[in-house]
Amino acid sequence: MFDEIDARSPIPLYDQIAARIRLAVAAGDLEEGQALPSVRQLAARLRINPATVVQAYRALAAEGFVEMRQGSGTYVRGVSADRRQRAREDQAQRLARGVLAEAARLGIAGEDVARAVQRQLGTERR
Amino acid sequence: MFDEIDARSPIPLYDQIAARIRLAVAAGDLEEGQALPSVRQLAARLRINPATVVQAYRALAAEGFVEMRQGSGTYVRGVSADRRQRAREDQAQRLARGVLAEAARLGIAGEDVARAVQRQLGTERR
DNA sequence: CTTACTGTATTAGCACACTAATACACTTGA
DNA sequence: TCAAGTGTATTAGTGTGCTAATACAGTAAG
Repeated sequence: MFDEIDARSPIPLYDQIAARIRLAVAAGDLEEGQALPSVRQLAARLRINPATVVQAYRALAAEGFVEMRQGSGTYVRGVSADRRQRAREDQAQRLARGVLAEAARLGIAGEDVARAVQRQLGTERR
Repeated sequence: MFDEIDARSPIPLYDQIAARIRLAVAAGDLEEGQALPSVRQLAARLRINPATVVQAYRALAAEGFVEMRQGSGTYVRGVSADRRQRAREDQAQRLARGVLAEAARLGIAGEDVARAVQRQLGTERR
């Protein structure tokens, strides 16, 4: 699950780790109550510093995906399906707001962006 | 036109400057062949370093918005309407690709993003 | 209780992007 | 020709985010 973590990527390590786990939780590969590897275990496995793993776990905890219990471990947090959907929509809204702001900065109409997104979705399925 | 440039903004100065000019060109406020302020003039007016203005102009030149002529000045470049539209669509595609990649990292479906963009566009017109 | 594991907190090193400083080369017009 | 304006190039300073190092504090099981 963590095989594709790459220290030379421009994407921060903690971000890559968090992304992996987010996807695993979203896909149901990690179930409620299940323990994640300890920060030291995962750090050793990836040959990186424990603090970096902590940063990833902390981000996930802030998003409500996991719960960190001092002295015990980090566990997948159960959330109802509709609440999870709600969170996804909020995130999507934030992303949309960001990309539209960026487009405005570049002098590009929101409609052009919307069209481009639709087009990307279309070509992706081929 | 450059009144809203803010050194304390998280957005880089050169980026803010370039954005202003891009919008002015796109809106037709700056016409073909028209000279922009010299790098020193604009730098003095904004109380920043000339090299920062250069960075903004260079970005615009790379995008084909302006042309820099050593010893002479920086001039708005004329581009045909359809070529400009083409450039806008390319930019939009790049933005779409980026936001969808980000969404994937977060475990969010592209459809959710598309819906969020549509919704933003709707609420913006009220 | 003690041991061996958990997460927590603080500090430091490092890289990279942004901005500034300074010297250079070209153009224009008197 | 030359003076005063233009953009060009290289180098240096600065701030911020990422990663690492190290010491601290809680939990759980023998």
